[in-house]
Amino acid sequence: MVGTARQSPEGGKAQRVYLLLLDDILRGDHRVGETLPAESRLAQLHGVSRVTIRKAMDALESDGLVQRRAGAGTIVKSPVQPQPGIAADFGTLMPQLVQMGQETSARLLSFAYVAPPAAVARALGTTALVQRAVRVRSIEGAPFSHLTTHVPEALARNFSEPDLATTPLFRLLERSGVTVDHADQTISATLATPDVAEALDLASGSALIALTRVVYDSNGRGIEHLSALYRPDRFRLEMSLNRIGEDGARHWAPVLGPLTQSAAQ
Amino acid sequence: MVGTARQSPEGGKAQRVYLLLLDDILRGDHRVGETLPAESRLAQLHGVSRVTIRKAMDALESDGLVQRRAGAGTIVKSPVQPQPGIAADFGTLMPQLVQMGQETSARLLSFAYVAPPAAVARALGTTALVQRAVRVRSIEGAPFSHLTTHVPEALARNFSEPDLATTPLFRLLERSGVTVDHADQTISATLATPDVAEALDLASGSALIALTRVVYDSNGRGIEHLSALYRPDRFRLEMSLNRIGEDGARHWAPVLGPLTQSAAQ
DNA sequence: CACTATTTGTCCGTATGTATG
DNA sequence: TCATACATACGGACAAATAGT
Repeated sequence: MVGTARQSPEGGKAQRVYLLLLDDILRGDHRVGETLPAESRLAQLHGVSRVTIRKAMDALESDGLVQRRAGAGTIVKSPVQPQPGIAADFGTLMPQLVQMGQETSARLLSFAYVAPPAAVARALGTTALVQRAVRVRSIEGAPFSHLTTHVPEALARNFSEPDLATTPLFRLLERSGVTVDHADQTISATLATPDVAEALDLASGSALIALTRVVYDSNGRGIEHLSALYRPDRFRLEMSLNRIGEDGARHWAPVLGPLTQSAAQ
Repeated sequence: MVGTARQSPEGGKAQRVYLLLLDDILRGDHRVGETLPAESRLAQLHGVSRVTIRKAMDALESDGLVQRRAGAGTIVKSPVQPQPGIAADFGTLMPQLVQMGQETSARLLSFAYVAPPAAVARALGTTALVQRAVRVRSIEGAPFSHLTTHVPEALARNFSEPDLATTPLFRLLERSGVTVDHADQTISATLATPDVAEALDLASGSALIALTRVVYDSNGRGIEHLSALYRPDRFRLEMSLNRIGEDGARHWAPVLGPLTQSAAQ
């Protein structure tokens, strides 16, 4: 199968090149049957020797993504993404699953009360203990998101480990008497550390979509800090924009989808 | 200076670890003065030898990001981002600069008519020649975005290279008689290939925010394909959400900023 | 003031990966 | 494709510095 269990090189330069080429191909930058640049060309582009390019190519070929023929060159075999997996409707500005005949499942990786990392402490405005829960969300057995939530201990004491498995965090917070008011989100990109790489079944050093959300109550106090990491090949953030106004200035309006349903995370 | 010209290890595992640790620190996961895990601990976490961790640490130390003392451990020196550089207001659903006392400048890297890559051909619905322009956008000399635009040749023939330097692409398109109607955006993450890495002044293999936008005219024909790559440490996509509705269902409304101003790209 | 545990600093021989021709 | 020379990574051991007991 293509979408899972790739056999990337061990570590070193070969893997770095492999990941870059893999990223290019999966993104669909090359047309089907298109010949990639020659190995010597790739070698100078990436600043490595041909042997290193060759190792990366070996992995790509055994992945079934490219096909090499002496004299002809290397052609892309499976350029287009088979299934984008999950497309998140971003019209709602919340990662929200659309077209979900398939169900997602969550697995709890860890659950503990810890001292908050710097970023969390800054966001929640406290250096006191926080409850940290780490989950991995999968669709049809394929993991696509790695979620780390931090909640102040004072709030989190009202619910425990089994609650998290069954009830959305929002419900639990409201049950604690908190009034969810607003949230700030930041979207970024990051590299997969070994632990999340293992959880998401990919190579350490792969690119991940990073979404950070801080939820505040009506008093402006931070009540939840979410750090979500998504596999780009299995999860996308999409949105549509309509143009409004006729003059030279750019006026865009988001196309808002239905603002309900269960957030996918 | 911290924000630029880091001296990362050559290739290999050491650089991979270096990038991962750098990513962690710049993201602010560690508090100031906090001691990092011991080298031996990091070694087993990353699945490498201690010597490799040590090389990565050497680079981080000469970057001034950490400080090592024998016996004591390694502490984070400059954990917080000095200047988040550019914060893009995402309430408008378009990367749009807010609070821009500073000016950005663009540099044209390449300009040519080429056969469209697979993804572009699919989006624009044509395999005919397209005009490709590659720009790098900087703020105060620090590059933060790498932009590649593709426009069908039929439309692009009405303007040329110098036009692109002065006039926004939207104006040029409308001058060509095109009616800009709507757009689709996708946000993802990708790895920096050597060419964009050099243009953005970072190490090959770094994580980048990838934003793809396809603009359509009123006939539903694709008229522009934008592939934007952003340095996460100098560009962020932010948004605010307000909660509406009181019941258990999650209802969120984006806080829409003023939908004008010049798009930053 | 020792004593201990831990962590960085330094060295080694060996194995593997990479560059070059 | 191969063989050789070089660079890097590995695992271990030991010393020096630090912090706490």
